[in-house]
Amino acid sequence: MNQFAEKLINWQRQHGRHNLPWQTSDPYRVWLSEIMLQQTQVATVLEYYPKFINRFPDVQSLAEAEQDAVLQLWAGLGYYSRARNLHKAAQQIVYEFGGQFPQQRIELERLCGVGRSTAAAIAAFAFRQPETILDGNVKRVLCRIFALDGDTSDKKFEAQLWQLAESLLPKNQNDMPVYTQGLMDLGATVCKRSKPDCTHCPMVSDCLAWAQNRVAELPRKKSAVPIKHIAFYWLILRRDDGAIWLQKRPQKGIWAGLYCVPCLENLQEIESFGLDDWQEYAVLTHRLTHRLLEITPLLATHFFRQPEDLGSGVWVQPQNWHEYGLPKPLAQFLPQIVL
DNA sequence: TAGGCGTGGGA
DNA sequence: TTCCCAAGCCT
Repeated sequence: MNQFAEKLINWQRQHGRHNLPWQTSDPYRVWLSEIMLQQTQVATVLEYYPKFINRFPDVQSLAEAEQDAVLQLWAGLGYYSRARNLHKAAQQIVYEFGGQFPQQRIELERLCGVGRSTAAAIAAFAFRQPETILDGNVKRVLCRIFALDGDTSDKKFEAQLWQLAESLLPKNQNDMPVYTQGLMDLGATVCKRSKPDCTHCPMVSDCLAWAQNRVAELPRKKSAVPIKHIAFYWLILRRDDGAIWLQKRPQKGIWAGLYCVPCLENLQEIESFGLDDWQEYAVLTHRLTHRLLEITPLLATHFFRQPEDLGSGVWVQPQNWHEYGLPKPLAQFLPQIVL
């Protein structure tokens, strides 16, 4: 067996993580965890994963669910296309694959929201297939050990990393789960982006970045993308009984599929709601990865035209807000305007 | 193919 | 405060 895999496997057994709730060979649980963990930290996922498993314990129950029920459990976790694709993929498994997860990576990639790395993780953890993952952790580990200074967002360089990662796989397929977990654990707990703990790294004697004193500069940073500012209004319509008017957002764009108050790009649009008065709140900012939302909440309590006439939506009482998947900043703001 | 897509945490 | 980015994928 190659030395890299052997060292990593031994290190994982002694020093890796072994108590994460998704460490199982059940493909459903592995799949769900991999989707939740995309661009999301373990500590955050630990808050959502048990609730999701409790409500949808298997792929059948998820396939039969309403999209709103799935998004409700996902609300606050971000990247909501993951939830919509998760729901679609559950239906693919039940109705196209006869309720059984495919075992080959290439087949798993047919599932909505499952790319090569996620497919490889499922194939490795659940079916011991000799497939490598290549997530942010693995890219960082490889760039350091082999002192590679390419741009990890560059497709050609990424292709080289895939090839390198494949060449490092253990020969014994039974080692695939512990090896794959070791890759993730090493990147997450030792070979971290900042303040890597090289003195406790099982690979330090092989690490070219360490030998060249270049650990801090690898992997190379990609050029920063300028952040766009987006300004809009939230029109909060509150009925005399305290209910708020919520609309399901379109299936594309920010907060797709979630429930939200009407968003207006300018104050002229407010005329269509037939308002004669409203209260304006201070601008609240909400930062996304590549956008800065500048939201001005408007509260209206007297309106002579019913919003039902302007589009579909639902009146929701404050005690029932939690039953709807709301964007995080809205869920945080709404309590301020409770009667 | 490069930009779109959330939220939270660390420095 | 401000910036970067974390178990990526889709179009």
